[in-house]
Amino acid sequence: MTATAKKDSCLSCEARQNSALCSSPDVVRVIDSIKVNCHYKAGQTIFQQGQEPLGLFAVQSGLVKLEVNSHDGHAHTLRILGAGGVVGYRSLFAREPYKANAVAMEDTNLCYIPKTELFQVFVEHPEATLNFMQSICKDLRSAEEKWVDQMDKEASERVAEAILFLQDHFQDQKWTRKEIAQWAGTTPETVMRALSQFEKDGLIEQAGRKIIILNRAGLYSKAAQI
Amino acid sequence: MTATAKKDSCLSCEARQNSALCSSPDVVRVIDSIKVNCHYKAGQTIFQQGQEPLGLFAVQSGLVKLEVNSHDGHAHTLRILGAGGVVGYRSLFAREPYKANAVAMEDTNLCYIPKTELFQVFVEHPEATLNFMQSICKDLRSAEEKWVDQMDKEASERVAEAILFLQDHFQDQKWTRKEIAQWAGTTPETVMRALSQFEKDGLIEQAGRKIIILNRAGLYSKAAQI
DNA sequence: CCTCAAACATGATGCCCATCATATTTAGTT
DNA sequence: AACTAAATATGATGGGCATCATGTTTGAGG
Repeated sequence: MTATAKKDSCLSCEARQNSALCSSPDVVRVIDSIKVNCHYKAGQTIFQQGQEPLGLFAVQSGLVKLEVNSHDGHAHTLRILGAGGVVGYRSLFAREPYKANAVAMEDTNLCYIPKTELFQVFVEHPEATLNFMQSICKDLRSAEEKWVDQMDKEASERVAEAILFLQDHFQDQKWTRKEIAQWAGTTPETVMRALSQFEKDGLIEQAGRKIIILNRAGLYSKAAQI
Repeated sequence: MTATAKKDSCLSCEARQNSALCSSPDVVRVIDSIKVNCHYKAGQTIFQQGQEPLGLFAVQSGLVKLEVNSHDGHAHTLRILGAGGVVGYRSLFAREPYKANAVAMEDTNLCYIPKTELFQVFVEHPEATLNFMQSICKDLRSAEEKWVDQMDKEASERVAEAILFLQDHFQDQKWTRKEIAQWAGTTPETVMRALSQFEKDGLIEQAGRKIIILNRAGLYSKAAQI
């Protein structure tokens, strides 16, 4: 972690719009006074499974993934967070050690918020707590949906769903086959074959590592269960 | 739903010990004054996908499952709640329609807590909110772990994990092969074959529909990834 | 600019497990 | 007690997809 020289202000932070943490101007002002800016280079680890959470991280800019490593060396991507996303909250609020690793996927600026001060904010601003709870509950839905999809949908359907999701949430971002596979719950080879087929069907176009969606509705019908 | 004649008191409710909702005596007293007792017979539906949540349900006694139905008629069990469990909170706090069905698996007594009054409790008792958030975050972990297990573990491993989980949380409960399958993310036939093998290996014993675990460590080693 | 690891791309192989089928037993209902 | 739908139990079959293998291309760093 590298502390930045200048302390960026939350008041002029664009990520604030998309953050479940910054519900009211009041709360933003308090968080601004307790947060610490820090920077991670692409590939750097923010925290690792087993460590004790001491606070949480809000993404100011960049991209962070939460992933778990299975015994046989495979990695699975639980969540991906862009600007406004919050990383490390689950273990902190569950009051247990981290269960996943957080990795910066590109150069990333985070705001670290120590837990004691954070809990104080939540105690003093109940509406901020309920607002954040909404976000957690949506994450829970996503996780449960992912589990169901893993059973009900074919691998190619999950790939279609994945590229739609990644496009919606992180426009113009480039993804490797491996990254898509770890998100969709399959292998890079299967992602390959699915993408080739989608291109053959005129649903997408691949410009280098960038995927352009040509026929959104068509792709969606591939992703959706009948 | 059937309202019971007598209004059971939270103060003498044994389920309270296991409930993330009843954190302090103060909170229990307030909830006691706003809750409504209701009864569901085995098999009855408590709420259905698409409906708007108007409150949440705390399990006083009995058993409730949350399940989603996939297009091809298959059902998947997301969560199972016994005494002290809370049903319907995810959609309520996410402020969206229910995404799953809640079904009473046996005769069940629930306490219904209307949302307006509930939010009031949370606003006035921040520590109760944070306590409940801990529970939600653990549910999130369970869901994400289930997704990972679905990929990394073989079906028989998930069955071993399932019967250990169900035993730990709902002792002396009987489960059909189908119920276990819907929890473990597989089919009744696969559960069958796994149980037969476990019995052959001396890990379990089946008395009718009751599964007795003979060798807990052995079963655990079947469930765990190396 | 050159180098080399990583990513892309496609084919071949095998196996786990869902699906279907069928016979038997259980348990809930009239 | 009779009846019937559901649950148990086991075998046979096939397909989806992970795995392995191999060649090509890309792009980041010295």
